[in-house]
Amino acid sequence: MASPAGGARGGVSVAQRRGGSPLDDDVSFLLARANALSLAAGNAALADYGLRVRSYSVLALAVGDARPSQRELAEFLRLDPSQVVALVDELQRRGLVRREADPADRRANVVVATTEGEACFAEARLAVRAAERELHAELSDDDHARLSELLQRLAFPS
Amino acid sequence: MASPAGGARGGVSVAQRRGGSPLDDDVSFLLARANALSLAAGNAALADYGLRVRSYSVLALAVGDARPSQRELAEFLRLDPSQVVALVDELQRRGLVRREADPADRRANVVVATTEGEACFAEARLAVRAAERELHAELSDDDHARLSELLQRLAFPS
DNA sequence: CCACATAATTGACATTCTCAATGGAATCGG
DNA sequence: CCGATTCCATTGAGAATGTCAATTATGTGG
Repeated sequence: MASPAGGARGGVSVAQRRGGSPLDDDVSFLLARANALSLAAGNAALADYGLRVRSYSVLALAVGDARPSQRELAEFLRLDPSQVVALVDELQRRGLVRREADPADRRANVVVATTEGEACFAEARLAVRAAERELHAELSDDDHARLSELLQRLAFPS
Repeated sequence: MASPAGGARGGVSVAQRRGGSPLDDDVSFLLARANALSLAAGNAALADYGLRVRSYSVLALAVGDARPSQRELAEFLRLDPSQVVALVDELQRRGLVRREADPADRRANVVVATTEGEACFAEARLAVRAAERELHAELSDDDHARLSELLQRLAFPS
C-alpha cells in the first residue's frame, strides 16, 4: 500500500509532493486529520468493551466526583443535548451509569457511574492509553506536554 | 449563554471543576474538541461560498499542480473513496473542478480545478484564513508554528 | 401570579462514516 | 500471451453523527 500502482510519478504520493498545496500548514486540516486517526484508533481500542469514543467520554466524566448534568456533558463534549440523551440512555441500559435528580434543580439530571461503570472504565482506559501511546510514539514526553498545553488553549478558549 | 443559570454550584462549569477527570490531559479528547470548534468556524466561514470544509479541502488540493487522483484525495483527507466521488461530483456539477483521465493509468481520474474553481478558492481561502486567525487568537505566532509542527507529526506519522 | 429562560426529551432531517460489491484497467507470474 | 490478482472509481446500504424545532417540566425575575 505504500507504493501504489499509480505509475507515472513513480509512486510519489500526494503527501510527498504537496509542495504548493494550501493545506500544507493549515492547522485546521492537520487537526482534522490527526483527529480522524485518533478517533479510529480509539474506537478500535474500545471495541472490546462495547464502547465508542463518544460513550467512553461520557463514562469518563461520569466517573469521579464532578457529577455533571447532561447539559454540562453536552457543552463539555461539544454535543447537542439530544445526543447526550441517547448516549446516557445506552450507558444506563447497560448499567454503567445512572441518572440522579439534581437536588438543587429538579429539571437537571446528574450522570453518575455505577460501580460496574467504574470498573468498565478502568479497563477501557488502559486500552485507550495504550492505543494513544502507540499513536503518539513519534512524540517525546516534552512534545506531548507541549501539544497538550497548546490544544488546551484551542479547545477551551477563554 | 456564557453564564448559564445552572444554579447550585454558583455557575461553576464542569470545565472549571474537572479536577480529577480522566479526560483532562487527554490529547485525543482535546483534539476532538478543538477540531469540532475549528470545523464549525470553518463551515460558517465557507457558507457564503456554498462550500463546506470537506469540499473546500478537495478544491484546495485540486488547485495547483499536484493533480491528485481521487484515491490520493481519499488517502490524504482520510476519507472513504466513495465520499470523494460525491464531493467531486458536486464540485464538478458546479464547474469548479473537472475529472481528467490519467494518461498513465486509465483507471484513475485526476481532479483539477477550473479557472472558476481557482477564483472561488482564492476568495474562500481568505475567509477561511480570517476565521482561523480569529479562532487562534490565543496563540502567538511561535505557538502556532509549534502546534503546526507537532500536529504534522501526529497527522502524518512516518 | 405572570412572563420568560432553561433542562431534558422526542422527532425529523442532513451529513458523515464504514463496508460490501461491481466493472474496467493494470500488474505479476508463468 | 494468459490467468490470477490487485487496484481505481463507482454504487448502494446501513450505522453513526450533526443540527434543528417543538414539547414538557421546572426555575427565575418582575
